[in-house]
Amino acid sequence: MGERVGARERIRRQMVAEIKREARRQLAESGAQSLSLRAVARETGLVSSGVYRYFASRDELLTALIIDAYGAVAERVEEAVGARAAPRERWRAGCAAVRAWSRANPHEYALIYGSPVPGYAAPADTVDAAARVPLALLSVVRAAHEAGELRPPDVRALPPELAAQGRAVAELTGGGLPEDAAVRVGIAWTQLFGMVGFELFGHLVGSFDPADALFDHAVDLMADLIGLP
Amino acid sequence: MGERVGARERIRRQMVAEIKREARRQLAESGAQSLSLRAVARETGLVSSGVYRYFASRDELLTALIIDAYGAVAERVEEAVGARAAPRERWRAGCAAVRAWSRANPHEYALIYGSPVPGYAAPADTVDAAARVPLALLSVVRAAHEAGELRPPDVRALPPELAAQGRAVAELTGGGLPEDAAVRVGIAWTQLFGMVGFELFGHLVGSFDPADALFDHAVDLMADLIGLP
DNA sequence: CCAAATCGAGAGCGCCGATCTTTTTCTTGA
DNA sequence: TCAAGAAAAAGATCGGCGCTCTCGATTTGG
Repeated sequence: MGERVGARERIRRQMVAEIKREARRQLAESGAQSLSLRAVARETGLVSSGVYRYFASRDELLTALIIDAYGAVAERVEEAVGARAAPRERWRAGCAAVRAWSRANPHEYALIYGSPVPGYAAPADTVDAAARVPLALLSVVRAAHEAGELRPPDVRALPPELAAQGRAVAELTGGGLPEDAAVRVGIAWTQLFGMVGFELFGHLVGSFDPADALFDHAVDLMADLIGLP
Repeated sequence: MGERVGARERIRRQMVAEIKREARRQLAESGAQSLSLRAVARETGLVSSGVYRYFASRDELLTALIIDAYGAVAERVEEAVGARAAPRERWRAGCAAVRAWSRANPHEYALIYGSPVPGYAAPADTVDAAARVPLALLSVVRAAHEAGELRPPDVRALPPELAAQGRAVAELTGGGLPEDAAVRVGIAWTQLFGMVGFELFGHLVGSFDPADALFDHAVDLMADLIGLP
């Protein structure tokens, strides 16, 4: 499918890209709160109503930025996790990638992991993009499991409902992962983002600030919890 | 210090309370985004500029709501944790109180644990209020430790920096708590809020939704991690 | 009792998101 | 080639927002 595009369509895509670029710039500078279509229009040489030819509303523009942000962090994590290395090293690299991207792009982090901005919409497009990070983490654990190297500590029995959810999550990775491991990855996943969010939003200021040491330690404890070698 | 207050001061405090009440109502209804001073003014029978006699800016009003929200969740957690019960039961109750309050007041949760709203200020007033929840959790672990019942699993050595931070945190509870335990509480704390935040903001929709089972399991795993009996 | 402080009210500023109409520009098929 | 039609740009306009300033009315405390 060569996707024939005329000159007009090409210009249109450029315009969309330029609007998003400028919006991303303003986002990085002062957050989603103060991102205004009018300012974007001014900066891109459009009249204020012109932006609406490309994005039906401010929320739609923000949604586009959200999807891009999910993609950006996922890309970093997938790259970090893809290295040929021991499972625990890959796990550490994935977690470190999350933190590094978040610290480098705090406003984009806030956009996707902070409070949902409008009444929150979460269109289906964002779901797939959002799933890539946890899937990358799961893939590390799955590889360790397939190599027969997964050694979870004393296992707690799962209630049936949680076991079912764990099984469903495990199947997202292609199957083969024990339910319990999937559940523990879920817990480590929430721990990771809870910690990164707390760091970014200043909740660690009186206690674990700077958070470098806490982060590394937590990542290792979670790897222990999962049973990564 | 009897705090003599004249009639005028009394009326003023009533006015402040009424403004906050209406603001809280709007917050609960549609989030911090769409909380407007003008709407609050309309609803309280004031002219729009009148609110500024009581709050210098929208941010100042939001800050007042933030402090109140921290206080509200802390109250619930302290009450839950204060029960005369086994350490693990107290731990569970504290965590459950966090989740229950958060689900009952999602917009207030977003206000204090979501993306910082303005450029974020975090005035000193909020810090003390924010510390009460982690302190309540720490107190449970400290009680278990003092009863000689804390049995942490295989301990990982702490790097010096993290040990120092853990010691400082432990001292906030009055001392006596091992550094390692304080650090683990910190990790469990971030896990707890990461999980609750993910649940509220829809990040668990495709996987661990509903989150009840995951929550209970995670709370117990974190209690294990800390070594609570 | 009166000066000072406080208050409610109102007008106004500049910004915002969004909609509508009009004009210009570009594309394309007869 | 050129006119019809689609797309883009421009401009005016609407209601709402945060915030500031001024001006009488009211209350307070010395």
